[in-house]
Amino acid sequence: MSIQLTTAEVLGLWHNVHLALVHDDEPDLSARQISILLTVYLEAPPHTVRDLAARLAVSKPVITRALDTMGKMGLVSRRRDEKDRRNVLIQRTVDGALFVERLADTISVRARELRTDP
Amino acid sequence: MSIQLTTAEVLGLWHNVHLALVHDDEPDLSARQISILLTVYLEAPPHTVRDLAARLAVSKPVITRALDTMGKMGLVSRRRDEKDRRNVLIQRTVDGALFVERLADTISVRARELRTDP
DNA sequence: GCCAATCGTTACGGTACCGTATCAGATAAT
DNA sequence: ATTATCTGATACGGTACCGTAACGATTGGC
Repeated sequence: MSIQLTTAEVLGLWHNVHLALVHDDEPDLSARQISILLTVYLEAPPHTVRDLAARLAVSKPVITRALDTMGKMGLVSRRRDEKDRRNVLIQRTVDGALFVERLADTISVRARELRTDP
Repeated sequence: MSIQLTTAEVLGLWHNVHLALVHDDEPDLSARQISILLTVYLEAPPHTVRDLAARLAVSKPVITRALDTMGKMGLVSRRRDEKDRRNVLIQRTVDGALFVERLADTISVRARELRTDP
């Protein structure tokens, strides 16, 4: 079974959620940062810079910079791979998990409001 | 009736759509830019800089800059209000409408794929 | 007419991101 | 052991955005 939504519904959802994200005091992550964050939190580890760059089809410096920023925010952390010390393993954090949870809440709330509060 | 989605579903949707947006060659709009664009295209005109700033709870220069960028991209246009020449009316464009349409398509496709292609 | 209020824009210094090229470190190949 | 390959990080010049403050233009109040 799949999720069927009309054009008006998906755009309304996108609109409402983005308004909510801009409205609150959380930092606005870019589309690339969101993609990286959710890849790390939703897909199975291990996650390396190289893998993430391939997954998003962007260059490695893009990943490094995004990890720098999100690392400062406490949303992810990095650790050297002891088996192959060239690799860096990207790991989840408690704060990152809470951030993703809040994002899910925001989306869910706006999805519920779609038809009841047009 | 409202739209009920599980946490896994909303996060999967957000993840997949953002991956698709990063993947294609379209420019990545910020959350603020998306909010402005969809407000202009989904809500009833007229739209002024002041109104958009209030709607997003941001300062007016934020709106001016976003309109500069999206104007260069051809997604919106500006026109002086002849009734009150202090106002600027933000208007839709053909390219902007197509952009919004493609965005809706992308979201719809990923929503349909949610359970069939996990 | 004149002054205050409102509109959108611009100026300023600072930060973050971009793409490309290059880098040092670790591993693999010979 | 030496070279080649792979990793992630860094350097570089350029662009865009940030928040705050000031600005010219236009309108309304008196």
